[in-house]
Amino acid sequence: MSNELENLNKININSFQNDLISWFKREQRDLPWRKDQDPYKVWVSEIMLQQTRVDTVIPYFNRFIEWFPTIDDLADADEDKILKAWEGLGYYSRVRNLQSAVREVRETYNGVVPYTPEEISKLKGVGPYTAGAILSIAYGIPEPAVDGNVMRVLSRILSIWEDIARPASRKVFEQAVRKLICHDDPSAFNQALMELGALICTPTSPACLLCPVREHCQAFEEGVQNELPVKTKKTKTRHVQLAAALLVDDRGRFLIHKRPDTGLLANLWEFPNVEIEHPVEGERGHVDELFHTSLGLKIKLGKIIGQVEHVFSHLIWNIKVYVGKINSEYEESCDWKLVSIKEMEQYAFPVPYQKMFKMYLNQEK
DNA sequence: GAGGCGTGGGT
DNA sequence: TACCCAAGCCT
Repeated sequence: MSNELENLNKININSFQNDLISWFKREQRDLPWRKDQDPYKVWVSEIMLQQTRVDTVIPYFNRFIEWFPTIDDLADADEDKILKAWEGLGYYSRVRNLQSAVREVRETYNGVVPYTPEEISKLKGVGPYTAGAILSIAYGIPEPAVDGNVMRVLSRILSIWEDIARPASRKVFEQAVRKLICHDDPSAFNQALMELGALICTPTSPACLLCPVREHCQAFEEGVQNELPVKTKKTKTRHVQLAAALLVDDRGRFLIHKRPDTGLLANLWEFPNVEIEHPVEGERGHVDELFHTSLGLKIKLGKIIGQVEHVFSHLIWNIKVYVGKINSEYEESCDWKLVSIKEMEQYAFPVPYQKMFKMYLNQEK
């Protein structure tokens, strides 16, 4: 590991810290989670920002803090409501883990977000990055907060040719941060590295001529800034064929179903659907049969009104959208409900089912 | 360590 | 179009 960091010796650490932090204080974006250092709000923002763009997060963050201003408010909230607050953000286990963790903070830490690496890392959904981010930003503790930005920025500055796709590589960059971090302002230092990665030291075509730490950058000096970071890994996406139905009763209510509490889109709501294991041309009676055997729904499906394609990070759904009628006497349960369009607003639906419903509303016209 | 887990934007 | 990417974590 020390070998990867040989270029650390070439950096004037004080000068680097000063150039980086003064740029950050001058140029940092005005973001809602930067208005104060409330550990709870910092925490919420860091969870939302995992694998998610700043512009996407901003409105979600504001509404989330409005709905759940404190740890107590979030701890006491209904799960359907926290999922509704997260609807459209993706990676829904984040918010369920967050609620579980704030309950833990209330019970075990008297409502105070823990401020040691050991304790904070025990919280559900708080991994090495988030732990360092909260500790440094909310508490001013000099811990590394190594995310994708930091690995990219430091791989260039220190000319580190480690493959950042390997989980083990993160430790190399944590060691680098431990050497470089400014103990007078760990919060500004960590945020500055990420801000630099977001605004200047971007994945493609970095704006080196605008970079406040260009003179410290090994990759720029060697002209290899476009070759770094090294990142392998390819995407493999599986295709899944689904048939889903908008089943409406004579009072205009739709049948919806709650997904299982683990796995993909856990505990979100959906329209009744089945996976078509072996797609067969023109076999729509087969779909009726699957609705019966898999879902216990004895109904005759109507026409197909269209198809919805949705691309996840690891798989692709293609949904054939059916319409149909259902008896008003249908017996509801905790997982199956008949709801009006207005009532539907209380339930969190993943984007593919939102697309599906919009398609239905459009063809009604 | 590898793969599951969302979504929208950029090129 | 078909990738790649964005303030990761869990199993």
